[in-house]
Amino acid sequence: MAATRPYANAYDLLRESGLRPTRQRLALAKLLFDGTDRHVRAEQLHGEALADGIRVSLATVYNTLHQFTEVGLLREVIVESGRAYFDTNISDHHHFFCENSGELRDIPADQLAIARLPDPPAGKTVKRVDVILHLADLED
Amino acid sequence: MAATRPYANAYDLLRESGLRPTRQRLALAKLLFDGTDRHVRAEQLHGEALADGIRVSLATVYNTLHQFTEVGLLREVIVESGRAYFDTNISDHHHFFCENSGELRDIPADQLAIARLPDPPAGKTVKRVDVILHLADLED
DNA sequence: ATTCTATATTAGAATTATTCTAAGATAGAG
DNA sequence: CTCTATCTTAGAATAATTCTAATATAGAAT
Ligand SMILES: [Mn+2]
Ligand SMILES: [Mn+2]
Ligand SMILES: [Zn+2]
Ligand SMILES: [Zn+2]
Repeated sequence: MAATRPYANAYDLLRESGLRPTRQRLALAKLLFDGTDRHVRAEQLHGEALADGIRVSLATVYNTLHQFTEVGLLREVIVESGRAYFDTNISDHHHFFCENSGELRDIPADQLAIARLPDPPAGKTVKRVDVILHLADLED
Repeated sequence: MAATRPYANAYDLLRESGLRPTRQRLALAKLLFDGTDRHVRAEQLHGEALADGIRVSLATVYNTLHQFTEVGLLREVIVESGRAYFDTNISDHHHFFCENSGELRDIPADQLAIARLPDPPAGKTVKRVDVILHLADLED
């Protein structure tokens, strides 16, 4: 189940998502969907792209991350004011957030359960349930 | 149990919290701790202060909100990138967040329970558990 | 293959929320 | 009343993100 033919996978992923497989989107998709679960920030992904010799603007990285999120390839995680993370793990799960390192770490769905979810106010639906466990260093 | 003598209460609150009861802090404390649970943004509180004829800078509002949070009089709630809310309800509870209106609404602790909280990574403690239910309009 | 047009990319400016700086004001201890 | 640590503030600075409007490209149609 290793990621064979990553180019073809990225291409298909985009086509199936209704997004034009442009050079930039293909390159970013290959970086993002390499088979591992990642929590990326825009600036960081941009850096990785440049390091790989891919010429892409930061604006396009932002555009692409949002488009991928809209079509359900990514999920946005909000942990801190002024910081957006994009998560390649779109399955139901939650997060530890370490405020010291800025690192996000998955909590598998089976390790945290919510009992008795309240009803939303009239005329609204619950679109997303975000659980963030904020971590701090354990110092006596 | 109505809020009698709001000035004295604000004064005592600050003294007990180890904060100098300055004119600005007293005024902001009176606006914040009026007995109702509030979810305020800095800019908004600044507007309210100015509307009340209280001369205070936005920088001081930010400083004060953070100081109040540090001493436990407030709690910061993060719901969206680049948006911090300060909550006067410091008891254990969670939130609905309506992405359309930007409104935060309390979910009392007894209406939502978390079962099986995972262990934090070694050397860390869970400092805070944030549960945000993101709401969207219910349109067929 | 060539043309055409909707869609995508981009540099750079703009925006927004927040924090920083460093100079002046004030609380309150002595 | 003095003095000093603490506080407030205007304005600049920062950081993340979005916007603008000019250029480029994908891919459908010829
Ligand atoms: Mn977004
Ligand atoms: Mn803060
Ligand atoms: Zn995740
Ligand atoms: Zn609340």
